[in-house]
Amino acid sequence: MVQGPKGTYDVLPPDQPLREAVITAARRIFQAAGYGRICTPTFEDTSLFERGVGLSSDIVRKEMYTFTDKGGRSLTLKPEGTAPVARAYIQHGMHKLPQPVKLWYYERMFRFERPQAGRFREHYQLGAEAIGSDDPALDVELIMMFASLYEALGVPEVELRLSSMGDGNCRPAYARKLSSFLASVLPGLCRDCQERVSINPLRVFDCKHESCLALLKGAPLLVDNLCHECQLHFDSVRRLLDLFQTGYRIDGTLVRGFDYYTRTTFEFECARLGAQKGIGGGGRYDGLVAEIGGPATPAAGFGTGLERIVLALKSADVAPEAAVIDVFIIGLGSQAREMAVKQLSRLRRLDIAVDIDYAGRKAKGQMKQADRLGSRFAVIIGENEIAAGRATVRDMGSGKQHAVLFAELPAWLLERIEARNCQ
RNA sequence: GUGGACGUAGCUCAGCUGGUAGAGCUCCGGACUGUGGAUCCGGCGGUCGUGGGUUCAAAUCCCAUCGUCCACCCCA
Repeated sequence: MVQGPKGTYDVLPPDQPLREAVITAARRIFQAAGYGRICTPTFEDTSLFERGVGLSSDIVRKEMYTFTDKGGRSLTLKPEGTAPVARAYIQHGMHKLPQPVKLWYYERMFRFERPQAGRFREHYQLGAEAIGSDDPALDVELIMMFASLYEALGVPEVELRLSSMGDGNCRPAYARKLSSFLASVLPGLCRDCQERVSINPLRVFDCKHESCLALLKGAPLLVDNLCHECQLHFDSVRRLLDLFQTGYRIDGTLVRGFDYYTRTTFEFECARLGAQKGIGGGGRYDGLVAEIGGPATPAAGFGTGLERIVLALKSADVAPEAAVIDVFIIGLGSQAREMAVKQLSRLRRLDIAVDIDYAGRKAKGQMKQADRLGSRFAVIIGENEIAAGRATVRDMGSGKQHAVLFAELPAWLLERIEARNCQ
């Protein structure tokens, strides 16, 4: 049979409550911080990512879902969320709005990678971007927003790593310093690292080989080689972060994957997650807007993976209650069934969650279905009820039954359902 | 792209060194002719991922392919 494409997955009804809890909490936190939601297209002009994310990044080099449409355009399913938001900012003249412009999103991302735990070819990211300010307090606002999201949800064992990538002023000088150091130890590095040296030297810090780690102990770090302005900015971020009770670790070996990052970078990890333990990351990207054709505009942002949050929550047994139904209507006999269907629609109009049997079950089977669905009441309508003009309403919790006039049924149920909802 | 493990009923799995498939759960029904959550009984349900090969005979052995999982690269 035909299966879903490799690296994709279906979200079935039982999976929804947890995901919705994450999305709802994120929406609440973003809105409370003054971020407005933005949706950008599923695909963008390929050049947006080539220029924005950078040709040297793995994403652009080998992970993009790129295709040519019937008009001959090269388009790409978006592999990340920041470049599209920056594009929209420019396209809609948002630089004329009061700055910074604060936006959040919840979107699907696509990357052609080998799937593994916490990694998919299509995944969902929640993200926020604040464009138009270089205030270090903005970096901290973003960090704290996500820290409080993880905390509100109960994500276990979250750790924050913080670093600075410097800017166009200090990074080139540092790159030269690092390169000459790496040249001096080159023969001792693993093959992967030797390759990194030529493509993206900073990446050597990601290596897990003991021998490389030992050699790199003596390597110069970017955080120790910031220019005056970047140092002041970084110090300010740290001071502000210290105002909150959030722990963090300065990690000069933290390197983020996109070329557009400048100054502050950070990453949240969850120790429960195995190899793909990064649950979210972000930072400042003061050069991106200009890079893709807008005015010089400082900005900072963050993205976090829905699947990884969900995995972390599951590891901590966080499980919101499944959706239940208020009322299940049991119709017995063809004549009574017409009345049952009529009551069904009356109750639904009042926003009562109500369902009925469509599988031809016997009375016992329908009762069982009412129980399975978690309904609070079963409304039984048979020949006896039609004759008496009253439905038999069974409280599924206590097992007590009441005879209720059909005319009074909606009000009778509504009163009791609302009373319980308020508890 | 590289390396390793694994694909048997909707789900979780059993099936020894080849002799043409089982259990538990779920679902439907009965015991209880119109009443759930307990028990017992019965029933539905399988191209043994797919395609080749070896063999008298393949779920079982071999190859390929697809997929899943784990790790690397890298990333959410």
